Amino acid sequence: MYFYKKIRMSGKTTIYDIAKKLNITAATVSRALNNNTKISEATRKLVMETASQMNYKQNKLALALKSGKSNNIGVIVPRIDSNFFATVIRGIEEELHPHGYHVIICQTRDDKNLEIENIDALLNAQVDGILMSISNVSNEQNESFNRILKKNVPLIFFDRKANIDGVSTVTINDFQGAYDATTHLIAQGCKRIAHLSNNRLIEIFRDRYLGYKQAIIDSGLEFDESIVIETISKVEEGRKITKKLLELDNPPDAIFSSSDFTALGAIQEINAQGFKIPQDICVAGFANEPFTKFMELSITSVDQSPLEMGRMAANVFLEQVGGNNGNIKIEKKVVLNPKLLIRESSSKFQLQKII
Amino acid sequence: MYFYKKIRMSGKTTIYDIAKKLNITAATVSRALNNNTKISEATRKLVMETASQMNYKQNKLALALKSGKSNNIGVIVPRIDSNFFATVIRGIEEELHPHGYHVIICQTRDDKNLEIENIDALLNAQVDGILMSISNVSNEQNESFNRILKKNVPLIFFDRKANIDGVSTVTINDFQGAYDATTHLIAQGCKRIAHLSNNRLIEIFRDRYLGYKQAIIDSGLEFDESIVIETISKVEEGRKITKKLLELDNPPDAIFSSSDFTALGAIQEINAQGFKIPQDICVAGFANEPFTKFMELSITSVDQSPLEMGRMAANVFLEQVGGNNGNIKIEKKVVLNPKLLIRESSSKFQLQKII
DNA sequence: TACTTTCGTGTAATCGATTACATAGAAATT
DNA sequence: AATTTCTATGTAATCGATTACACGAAAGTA
Repeated sequence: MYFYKKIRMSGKTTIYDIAKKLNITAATVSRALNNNTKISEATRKLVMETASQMNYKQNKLALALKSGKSNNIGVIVPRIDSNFFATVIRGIEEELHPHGYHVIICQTRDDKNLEIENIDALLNAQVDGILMSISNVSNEQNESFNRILKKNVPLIFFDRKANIDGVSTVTINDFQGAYDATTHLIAQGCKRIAHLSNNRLIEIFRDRYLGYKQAIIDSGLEFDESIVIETISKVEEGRKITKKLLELDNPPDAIFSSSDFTALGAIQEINAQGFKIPQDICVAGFANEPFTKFMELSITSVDQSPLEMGRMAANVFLEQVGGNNGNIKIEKKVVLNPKLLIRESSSKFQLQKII
Repeated sequence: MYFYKKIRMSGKTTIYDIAKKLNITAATVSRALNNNTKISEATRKLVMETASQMNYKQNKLALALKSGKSNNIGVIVPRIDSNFFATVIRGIEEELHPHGYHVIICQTRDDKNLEIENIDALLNAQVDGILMSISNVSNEQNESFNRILKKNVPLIFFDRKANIDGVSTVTINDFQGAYDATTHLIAQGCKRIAHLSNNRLIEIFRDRYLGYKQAIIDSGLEFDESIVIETISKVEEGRKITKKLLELDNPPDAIFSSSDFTALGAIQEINAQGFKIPQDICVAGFANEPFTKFMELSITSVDQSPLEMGRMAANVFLEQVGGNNGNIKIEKKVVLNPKLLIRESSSKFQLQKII
């Protein structure tokens, strides 16, 4: 008795309630609500009106179970409180919202186990697709990826990808971005360009390193592996490493960093040691973090179009489910072009003009 | 035939499949898997083993429909690509993940209709709770909020709240934060402090304004409404307004901004006009955006503990569903203390010491 | 031995929708 | 008038789980 009251009070009206009230069956109600098969105009109207009177709302969970489509997609990122990933997610959400999809977010915090756990949880929740940026590279996840594919759930990698057959990817051309940035530094007259790298088992960092290297080689400068240093994306780390670089007998006259944060650290240390930027040393970063353009000495960086990346990833997903005739696998590789944003930290010539 | 094959190939094993294989019923399988009622140790083991052999994964959708618990919660924010909201969401996700909840994110882009649409969509998706920061203040949404409450779905506001009976909120003490910042500026010797405000129909901005005002009054300084200017949170707007302020016959010697972005604009304009910060003019912002500490001239700001806010909001939700005996409504009002972070843009004394 | 518990499983309803198939009555055709 | 076709609706299965209730067999008690 109490239970009944509670149910009614929580305001759940089902098609059965409507059916009972109108002395028809739930099937008819369902059909009327869906403008589906031929239903007499009279009952359709009646059902529609009664439904809105009774404040009926379709239970998407029931629909999802029946149809096998949850209308949820999962997005897995290392962390959400990073400008880059947050913006990608914004792009995904904005693109998918009009199609009725909801975005479930998961963070891995670069933890391999959490990544696997999240994938499993999303699959159990019957998501219609998974869009992710991988955390690490190991073979343990491959099993998870295969589990996704075996279930015919579209899987799309963005930014940090694993190379797996049948999986679409949306990335930027990191090689080109690094190549452009390094070439720009060379054009400024820099002859000894150090590189603050990052874990090169991750493809994006390896590509940035390779782009940097190729630009040096193509320009005829000497490539010196000893001023390529692998670190993590923290301001403090950038400072520490730059300190060491400046202590060398033959210190660099430019720094190309694979992260804006280490670039900022470099700038802080260079300033602290009394060198002038960009006159003595030029600096360029990567990612176009918001702060790079806000600094009094704005920082040259490579824009990754995260919004565009999110939108593209969402579109690739939509294509995949749209033309889905069962077994047709669409494997799409989208590569966005990075944009080099030349700012004060590397603009010797413009600065001279201004002066 | 083909259909059957497809189903099998997509790897969905149900408890019925396990039951068939073992010549028992699905009920027994379900009980065995849940360690529920008394099941013979033999069959339990057998079921468990067969389940893992057949790669069985519980369909959470079916469970959700049956139990009425989707294990999804909805988070609605104006935008996700803002450091503040992204960090709050991180806090929510990290707190809820261990409890098996998934976070669905929705953006309103400050659009009232989108807010209503998102609420309805989340309710239809049968979320177990809604955590949100409201976009605007109008009475149209109140209907939506009531719809949530009528369904007994926990609703929790964070940061930007509406004042509704029975709804828990997690906010910071914006009044105090503004009061502290203003008091600090006064302690630096500033006598004429302008305030860059924002839409004061939104409570947080009204409170910041009131805190600022109270600090001025309490200190015995003259409160001048004409140097309180309402604007939007953009660097460019901050610049424009500051330009006008500096053109006054009686320009301010400090600016307290309700946003770090307008504070940055103010700093840019002050620098452009050749004034010195903090010697001539002190500046303080609000929100502790990452860039405020990265600037060469770091910006004094008020930290809002977004991570903590997200965690608290999640915990309030958990409490609400935890002790949920049906009709017991817990209305909790959590107010976090803001932290004033004094940095270079307002540190006259420390700077003098350094010099 | 006869009767009562207890234990392990099976039966079937339920959550809230959709939909293939069946069917009654009206309309159209011959 | 008899037959066929349409139309609108009902019946019942289904999606994949959980669970109240029923029941036979084994175990315990007198």
